[in-house]
Amino acid sequence: MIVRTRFAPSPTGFLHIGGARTALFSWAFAKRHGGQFILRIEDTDVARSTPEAVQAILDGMHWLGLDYDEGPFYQMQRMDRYKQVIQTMLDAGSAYYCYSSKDELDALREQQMANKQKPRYDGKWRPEANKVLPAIPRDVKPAIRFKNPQVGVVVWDDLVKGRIEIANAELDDLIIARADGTPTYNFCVVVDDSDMGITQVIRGDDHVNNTPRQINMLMALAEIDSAIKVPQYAHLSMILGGDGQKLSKRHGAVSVMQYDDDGYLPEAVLNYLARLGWSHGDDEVFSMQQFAEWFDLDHITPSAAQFNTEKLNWINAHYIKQADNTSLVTDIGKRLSKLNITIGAQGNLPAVIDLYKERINTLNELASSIAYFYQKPVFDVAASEKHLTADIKPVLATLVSLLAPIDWQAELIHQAINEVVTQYQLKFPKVAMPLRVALTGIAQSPSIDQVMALLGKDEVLARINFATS
RNA sequence: GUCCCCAUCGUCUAGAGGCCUAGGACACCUCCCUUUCACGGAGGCGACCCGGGUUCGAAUCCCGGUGGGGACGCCA
Repeated sequence: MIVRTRFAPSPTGFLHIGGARTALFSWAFAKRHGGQFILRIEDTDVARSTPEAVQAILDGMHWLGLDYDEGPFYQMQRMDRYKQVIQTMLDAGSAYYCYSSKDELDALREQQMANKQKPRYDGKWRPEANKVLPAIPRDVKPAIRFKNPQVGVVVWDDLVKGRIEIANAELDDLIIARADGTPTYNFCVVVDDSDMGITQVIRGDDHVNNTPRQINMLMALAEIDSAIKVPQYAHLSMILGGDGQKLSKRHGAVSVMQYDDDGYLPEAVLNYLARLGWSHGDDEVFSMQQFAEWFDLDHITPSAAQFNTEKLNWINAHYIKQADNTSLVTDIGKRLSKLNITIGAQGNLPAVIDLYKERINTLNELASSIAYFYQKPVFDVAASEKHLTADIKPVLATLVSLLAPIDWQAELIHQAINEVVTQYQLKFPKVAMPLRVALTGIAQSPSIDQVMALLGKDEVLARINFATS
């Protein structure tokens, strides 16, 4: 049987890190087994779904490079199909009309909570063999409920968590269609997963409690149509924030696109996410191609994982070091212009990037740390006071006179500095540090002669003169 | 409250009864490299939630605690 997995977000917000990992694992599972990965947008909550959120999800998937073989399908476009299935369930007696009003249900729930009971539908309108149903109220539009079995248990072998067993007595008759006729989540999922031939449902473990209901519906549907099968389920534990707290809109949850803004490479985010809750021995760094070859559900941790920015930074730094300069140039150019820095006609950006790419964790850090090449340095007060002292100024003035006539190459620049060092009988850093501050504004930079070579003679001399004046 | 899930260094994890004196990675610390800061290299610190049981032998299996999380909507 061909493997078919799906990612089924509801478009009520951006694609966050947890959703991205769920999508990644579903994607990888399909790839690993030569199957298909399907994107389905679960937009039946009309009040909360927005086209912007749909676009945000699509953008996030695209940025990460999670390509889907089918879709996006939209549940709102499948209404006719849902209604058709509901009718067959009504006809078969596995669903029924419920005339309990919302207020009535709310009161019931409140009372049950007050009595410290598990809130559930009381079965008032559930048809039974020898039961007389109440008179149908005229002013209430009925919802439709699924007639869930009341005895026995639902068991499935979760591909991540192992065998899970839930008693039907714990379940109640869930609403599958609202009073206005629109079908609800648990029902749509069942119809879609079945219609789309999903073989493995890989999703967040907040759905564990929905699974027995979905299996029951699937089994009821299978009685009507024997071709319908129950898929396998794999429930992924959640991702916690760096502080160990649950990620929520109020607390730390951000769009995956935020990582783009913050200067992370998609391959770094992907690689990081792949290792969050999944392992392949001691392997830490691997391509998505490698991941797709290795991925399995057996090595997923069932426990929740805490997000760790430091490790993301480390892996991002790794991918930046690996990145080829041509693609970095385009990216860094954009980030520089966001900082209002124009690089003009200077063709040295690839070389400048090369000088810095092993020193930073994010592309934003890269952009901001090379800013001084393209605009006047911003002087760090402490560094200036420490290094640009009065006694060093004549030394730098001598250096200027030595630099002025030479051919502008790192090697010759280095020679010139050495000459000054010898002439004044100083240690190399004694000259290099003030020079560094004069040119970059701060006390840390790559090899100073290389910085000077890339900065250009005119600029170097002007900056030294400015700093010593 | 009821049901469900989870539990190895600070963090991500390896671990399928002896390979475990518990391995790797991030972070942290020390040293080396060095022209400052990084990068890189070499070391170091650091964990099996608790209690029973099964077994010759338990991080691993079972039971019970404890702690954490999730679900209980005419949301998804």
